[in-house]
Amino acid sequence: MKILIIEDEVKLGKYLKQGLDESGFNVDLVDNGIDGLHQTTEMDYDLVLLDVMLPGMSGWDILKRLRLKPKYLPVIMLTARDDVADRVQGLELGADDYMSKPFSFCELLARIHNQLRDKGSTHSAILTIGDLEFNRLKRKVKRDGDSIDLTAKEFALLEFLLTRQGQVLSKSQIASHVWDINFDSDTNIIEVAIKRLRNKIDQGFSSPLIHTVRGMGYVLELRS
Amino acid sequence: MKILIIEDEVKLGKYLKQGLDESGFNVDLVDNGIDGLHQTTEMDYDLVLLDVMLPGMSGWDILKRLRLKPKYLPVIMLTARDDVADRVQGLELGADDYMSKPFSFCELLARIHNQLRDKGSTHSAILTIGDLEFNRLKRKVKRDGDSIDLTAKEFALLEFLLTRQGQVLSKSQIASHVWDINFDSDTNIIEVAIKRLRNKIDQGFSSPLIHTVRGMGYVLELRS
DNA sequence: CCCAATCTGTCATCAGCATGTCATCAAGAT
DNA sequence: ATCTTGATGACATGCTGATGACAGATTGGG
Repeated sequence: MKILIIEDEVKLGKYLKQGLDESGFNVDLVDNGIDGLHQTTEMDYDLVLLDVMLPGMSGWDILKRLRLKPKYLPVIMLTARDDVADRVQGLELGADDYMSKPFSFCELLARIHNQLRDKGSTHSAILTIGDLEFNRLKRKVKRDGDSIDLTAKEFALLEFLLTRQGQVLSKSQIASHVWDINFDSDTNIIEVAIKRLRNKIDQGFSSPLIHTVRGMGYVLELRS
Repeated sequence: MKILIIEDEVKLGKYLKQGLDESGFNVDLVDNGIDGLHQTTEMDYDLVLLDVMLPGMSGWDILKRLRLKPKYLPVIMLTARDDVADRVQGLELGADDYMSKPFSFCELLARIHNQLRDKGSTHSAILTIGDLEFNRLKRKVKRDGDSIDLTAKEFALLEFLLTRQGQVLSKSQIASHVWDINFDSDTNIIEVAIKRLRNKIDQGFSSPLIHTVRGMGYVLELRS
């Protein structure tokens, strides 16, 4: 679940990023509109948090540009004060929601979940495949009823595989969604991470869920 | 335990907020119906205190709107005089209880506890996990029969963990619920608070209840 | 109103683990 | 058979959380 934050106040930006990271999102932070727009063309985000007051290109300009693109991207605007005129303008330009600073993190989370809730089954709290159960809210994983402890990276990787089960995912796709890196063939971190995940979820089961597709990547699926 | 107060008399509102804060609730205060309704959609409250006489949108209108929502939220109405017609109308519209001004704070507390007591396990007066017993009304905690003294913050933290037992809670979530702060990575207050709570409830027991989930947060649960 | 005790948050330091690197091995593809 | 791609185990290290000491704030008693 990738989120882009476009916010020039460094401290607020970092705070938001950290909080959302901890809440299980994959967050990128940029401090100006140009980079922000650029990022949305480079990466596949699920949501944008957009500050209205930005140096250079204003939040409104960015929102307009975003709405010209073919893919619809939910946008939550952040504004310094609770100005009704701002709110109206934002909604007219196609913002999906609106937060007035200062706001509680809790409220922000609620609004983000609100936006993402309707995006289909892949956003529901519990994902399953076979006898594997993955609870996003509780951040817990069970296989065949036994609960399994995963680290943060393992959890993010499994979530990515699970929301795209049956699809073969290339290492580049995995790298960009789970690690936020341009996949670099010098590293074998993905193989290592897959191995560690397999040790925890496929170890000792006759029918593994993670399958290697040589030359292409990995798939999570049931095979009989 | 989050309460929303919708009250336009500033002095009364502040008084109520302070009193309930001191009684261990987490209280938000708004002075008009629009903001009030808005808040209920954004945050997850356990109860609403609603003034009947409000500028703009009346308390009745707000109550009607609240009752159209899927989630049931207990509402206690506050009214200026003890008017039987008012009371009947309130109960017909779905208010759960009713206070006539002036009222004693003590009575209000009793009615709030009354509402929260019956609302299912997370709202019952006594919460338990393993041999830990947590009494909301008496504000007492026991483990294995021995009573434990907790400070206000420790109590609030334990309550939050307990009402979400089994769920991994990020530091941002904990910060916004228990401290009402924008979680700032410069502080390690949460680690410190967890440590102090552990000293009191997990000290000397072979099976701890509070568990660290590295990179994600903390969980309260029984582990075999 | 003042003093003492306790609560609450800050800070510096420490320990342990998660994550990434690397070298080597195994297995498919051609 | 050889080359390429992925698997695997060992290792290094940086980061996260734990911890103890300290200080300001708050509370309660005299």
